[in-house]
Amino acid sequence: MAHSHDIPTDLTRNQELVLGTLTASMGPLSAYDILDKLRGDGLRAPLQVYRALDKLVDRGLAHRLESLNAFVACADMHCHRKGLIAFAICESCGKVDEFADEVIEERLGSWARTGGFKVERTTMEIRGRCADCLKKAA
Amino acid sequence: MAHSHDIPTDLTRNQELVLGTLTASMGPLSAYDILDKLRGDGLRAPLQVYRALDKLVDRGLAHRLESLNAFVACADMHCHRKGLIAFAICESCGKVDEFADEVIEERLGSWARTGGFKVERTTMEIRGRCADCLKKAA
DNA sequence: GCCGCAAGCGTAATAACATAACATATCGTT
DNA sequence: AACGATATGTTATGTTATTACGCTTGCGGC
Repeated sequence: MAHSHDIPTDLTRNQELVLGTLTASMGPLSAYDILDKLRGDGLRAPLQVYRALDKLVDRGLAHRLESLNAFVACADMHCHRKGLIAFAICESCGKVDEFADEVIEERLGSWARTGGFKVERTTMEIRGRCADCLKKAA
Repeated sequence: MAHSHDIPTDLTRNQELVLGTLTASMGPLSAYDILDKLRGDGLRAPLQVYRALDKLVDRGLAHRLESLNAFVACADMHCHRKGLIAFAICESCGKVDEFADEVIEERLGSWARTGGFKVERTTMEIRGRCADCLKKAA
């Protein structure tokens, strides 16, 4: 039976390498961070990473964090949703928390309907401090 | 009496130039776009623009659009709020609409409280097509 | 089989976005 | 006048992302 951490089997070699790197990482990685970690596997050029990332993001296996110019593996392997996902990014430890909220999504949809705006993609990123880091700082 | 289009008088020359450029522009501008428009006024280096932008963003007179690596003048000159602002960005014409939504803000706050996350800053950017462009395309 | 197409890959070069480091200048306060 | 804080100008550099080009691989139709 399939469970939430299955990795799709139809990824290309580069896509697999990139997704593996993201999954193994504690926090978000830039494309160049990923490249550096994969030099040993034969990757040499940024484009090899960017191309893999494009596909992974398309398929919902990874997300791009716009405010960081960085990427994370999708935390919820069975979700792969196209809907709105919000990210909470800790400025201390870099940890990223991911959540979906139907209320916000609906609210947004209603704003869009009112103005005749057709929503194609939404990014929502919250910067701050996670509970762990607040505790440590106290 | 003050009204919504007053420009603060305590801006430095560079800040004034940059804000003026943003205000005059139809859509978002990158720092380098701004620089190019201000060469005639004596600006020469990216840093001159970035420094001005930092201050303007701090004061709420301009906003940074993370998903575009670009900047816009604040649409609502008397708002200058620190709270959550959402941006709707038209992929066709580049127009940016700015709105604040308390429901979303509260919903987000409640999610954060639950997880013990301390929110410092939130960016929300909606990509899609504006009503005008949808009409033209039809 | 083999043709043709679509998707993927590799490489080099370059474009676009952003900051570090350092020196100088301007202004309000004591 | 001396000081600190803030702003400025300049050069160099660092970081992120794309363009352009050509080769390879997998796959369906003939």
